[in-house]
Amino acid sequence: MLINELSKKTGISTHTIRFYEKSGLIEGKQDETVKSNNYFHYDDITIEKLEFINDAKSVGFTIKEIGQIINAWYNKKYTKKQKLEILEEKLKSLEQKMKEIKGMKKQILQFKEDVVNDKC
Amino acid sequence: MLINELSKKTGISTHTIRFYEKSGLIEGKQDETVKSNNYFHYDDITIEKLEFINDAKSVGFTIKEIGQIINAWYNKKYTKKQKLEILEEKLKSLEQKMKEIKGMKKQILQFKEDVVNDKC
DNA sequence: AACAACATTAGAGTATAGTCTATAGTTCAT
DNA sequence: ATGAACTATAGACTATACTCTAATGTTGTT
Repeated sequence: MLINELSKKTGISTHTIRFYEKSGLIEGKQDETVKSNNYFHYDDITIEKLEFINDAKSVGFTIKEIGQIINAWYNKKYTKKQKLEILEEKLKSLEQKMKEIKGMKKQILQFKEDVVNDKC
Repeated sequence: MLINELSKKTGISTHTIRFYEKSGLIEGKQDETVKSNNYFHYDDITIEKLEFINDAKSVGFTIKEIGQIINAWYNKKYTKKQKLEILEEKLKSLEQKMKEIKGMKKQILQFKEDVVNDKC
């Protein structure tokens, strides 16, 4: 599919898709047999990747980190060991985020209690 | 204490402290009786606030959101009801973040399994 | 008095992650 | 064959959250 269809299927603007492509998160292919244009073609895996990018952004991963994860999965440029290292590292960072959120929850619950008890 | 001491006690640069002050997260007081300078003085609550800001940034809250939380606690410009609404809203957003992180964990665990089983 | 080390303000610069504009060429339905 | 709708590239612009520089004034020690 071309970029417009990809955009419609994912809800991500063509501008942003191109930005992600420049950033190395996704990759379209140009049809070598067609010489009249240099349009990029995208497959269904790219839809998966874009959906993953949205999820990963939500949890606070940067574009760089998301690139690492995507390439640890969809790419052949890492060894099996390297891939597992990257994914393990990201899992650890998720555990860390989890802890921080739990701590923050406690703090805000304490704030709430203070407000209820007119302690502030 | 003056800004330099505050900076040393929190590990946050004076520049960033001033940026937070401009953003409405903290507030120093100028000593009216001293006319020779306009130095700002900070209390221990400000240290608490700055530590909270660091925690809140880690979980992905924006400066604006952090300002809301801080003012829902330390400030008198909201009613009790408004304060509780703000804090409740932030708790909900933390629950949401938690869900997203759990989902991401599952996805990455799946990636890991795929790598282990040579499915990519 | 001189000097380092502090204080203030205003504003410029940086990184991240988009978002938009301009230009130019291509495809497709009528 | 013409116009709407698409495509690519380069680069300008925006928002957020800092981070730094410059200019200027103050405090405290020697």
